[in-house]
Amino acid sequence: MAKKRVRSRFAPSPTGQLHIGGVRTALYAELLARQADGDFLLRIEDTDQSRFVPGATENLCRTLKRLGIVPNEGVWTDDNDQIIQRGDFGPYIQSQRKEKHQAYAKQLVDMGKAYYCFCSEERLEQMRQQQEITKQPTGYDGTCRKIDPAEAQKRVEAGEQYVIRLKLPKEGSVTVEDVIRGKVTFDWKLIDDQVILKRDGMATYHLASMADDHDMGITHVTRAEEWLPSTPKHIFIYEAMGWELPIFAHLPQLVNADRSKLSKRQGDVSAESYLEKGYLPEALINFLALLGWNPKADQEIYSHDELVELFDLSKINKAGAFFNTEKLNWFNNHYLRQKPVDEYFALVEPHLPDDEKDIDFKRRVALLFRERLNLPSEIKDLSSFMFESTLDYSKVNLTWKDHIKEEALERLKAAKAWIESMNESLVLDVKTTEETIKNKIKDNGWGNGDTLWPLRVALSAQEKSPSPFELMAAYGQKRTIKRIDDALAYLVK
RNA sequence: GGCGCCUUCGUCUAUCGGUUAGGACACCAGGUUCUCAACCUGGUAAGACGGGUUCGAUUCCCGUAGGCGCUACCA
Repeated sequence: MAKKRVRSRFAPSPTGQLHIGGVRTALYAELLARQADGDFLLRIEDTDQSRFVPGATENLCRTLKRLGIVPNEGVWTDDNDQIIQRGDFGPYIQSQRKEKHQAYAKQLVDMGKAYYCFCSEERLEQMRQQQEITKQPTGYDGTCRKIDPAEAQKRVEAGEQYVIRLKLPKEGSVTVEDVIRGKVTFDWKLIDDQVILKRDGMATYHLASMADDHDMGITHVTRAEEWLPSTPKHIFIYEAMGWELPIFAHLPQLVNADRSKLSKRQGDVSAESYLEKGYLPEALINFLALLGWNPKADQEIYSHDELVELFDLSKINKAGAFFNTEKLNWFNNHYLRQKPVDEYFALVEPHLPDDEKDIDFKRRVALLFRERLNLPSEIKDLSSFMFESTLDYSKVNLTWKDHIKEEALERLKAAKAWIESMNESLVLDVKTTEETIKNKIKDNGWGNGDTLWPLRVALSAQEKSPSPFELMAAYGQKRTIKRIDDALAYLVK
C-alpha cells in the first residue's frame, strides 16, 4: 500500500489570544508535516458561538505569521489582514460545516449509534446537583436512550427541541493507541453518552473535530493531553462511521511553576505578549520546541529548519513542562547577539531616546550593550546615562579606592590631553584607544586602576559600566571631552 | 468521589538492564579585568517511596504517595 501523505493540523478556537502552549502544539504539527513533506493546515473551531471573540482569528494568524509557523492549507489571512481559505477540503471554519456535521449526526442516529435526547438543561442540571450531593458519579442518566427511535423521530418532526447523544457501549473497554503514551484502556461503562449535536444545531467538539479531521484527510491528530480521556468517544465515532483511525498523539501540557495547567493567572500565556515584550520568534520557537522534546541533548540551539529535520513525535516526553522564562531569556540573548547589526539595531532603536539625532552614535551605543541584553527594551536603563547632557557625579566616587582627589584630577587632565591629541577616527576605534591610553599610563608610571577608574566614572557616573575605552569609542572625541570637563569641574568645586 | 495520565539535579532534559547518571539554564567559585557584562575553567545539585523480576535496576512489573488532567448542549 502506498504511504499516505502526512496531513496534520492546528485547530484552535477563536476565543482570544494565541496561548503559548498552542504555539507549541501548532509547531509540532507543522514540524511533523514539513518533515514528511506533507500538509499542515489551520482549521478554526468555532462551534461554541458564545465564546467567539471577533478578530481572534485574524489575530491568531498574525501571531503565527510572526512566529514563522505557516500552514499551506486552510484558514489564513491575506496581506490586508482579511481571512481567506485555501485548499480542496474546505470550508476550514467549523461553523461553516454545520450542515455536514448535522448530516453525520443523523447518520449516526440512523445507524443506532446515537439518539435524540429531549431532556431539558434544567433537568440535567438538577440531576447533576443531586448526583453531587449523594456523591454519585455525575453523568447522564440515560432517560432518552430508552425512547423508541420511531417515537423519537416523531417528536423531532413535531418540532420538539433536542440534542443528539452518542449511544456508547455500556460494557467492555476500549484501548486508545497513542504514539506518546502507548496503549491506554478505558471502561465503556464509565463514559457518558456525550452530546455531539447541540440544541442550536451546532456540533460539539467531539463530532465536529472528528468529522473534519476525517473529511480533511488528517493522518496525525496532535492535541493537548487533556483530550486523552475523551478519545474513546472519538474512536467510537470513527469506528461507527467506518473511518480509518488517525494516529493520535497527546502532547504533554505546559505548566505553571506549581505544576498546574499553564494559566493566565500565574503569568503571561499569550504568545503575542511575548513577541511584544521583545522575545524573538526564533528564540520562542527554539525554546518551545525543546519543552517536552529533545533531539540530541548536547545541543541547545536549533533553527526552525533543523527542527523540521530532527523532529520525532515518538520521542516526545510524557510529563508536563514548566515554561521557564529564565532559559527563554538566555535563548533570546543568544539570538539577539547573532542578528546582523542592522536588524539588531532596528530592534533596539525604538528604546533609545527620540531626541538624540546622531544615528551613528545611537548605533554605537546599541552595539555596546548588545551582549548584556535579554530583551531589546533593557537597553534603555543600561544606556540612558550615555544620552544625558550632564551627569550627576554626587552618587559615585571619581577616585580609585582610597586614593586622593588630587590624583583623580591629575589623571583626568592627562587623559583629556591624550584624547585631544588623537583624531576622531582613532578615538572611535576601541583597540587604538585602549592601546594609546594604556601606553600613556605606562609612560607616566601610573597604574591602570587609579587612572582608568576615574576616567570610566567620569564618562559614566556609574559604579558599573562598559570599559572606558568602549565608552570613549561610543561617545567619540567631542562627547568624551565634554564628560571629562564636567567631571573635572565637579572635582574642583 | 470516579476514571486516566505523569514522576531523573531548582528548571528543561539525555539514558532505550551494566554509565564516575551526561548536557543546558540558573546558582556558586576561580581566571581575565579599572568596575560590570561577556568570555574561559571548575563546582554544588537528581532517579518520589516500598516491594518484586534479574547476576545486575533510573531503566521491566506491582503497589503506595504526590502532582496534574478529565468528569459541560466549552474547547
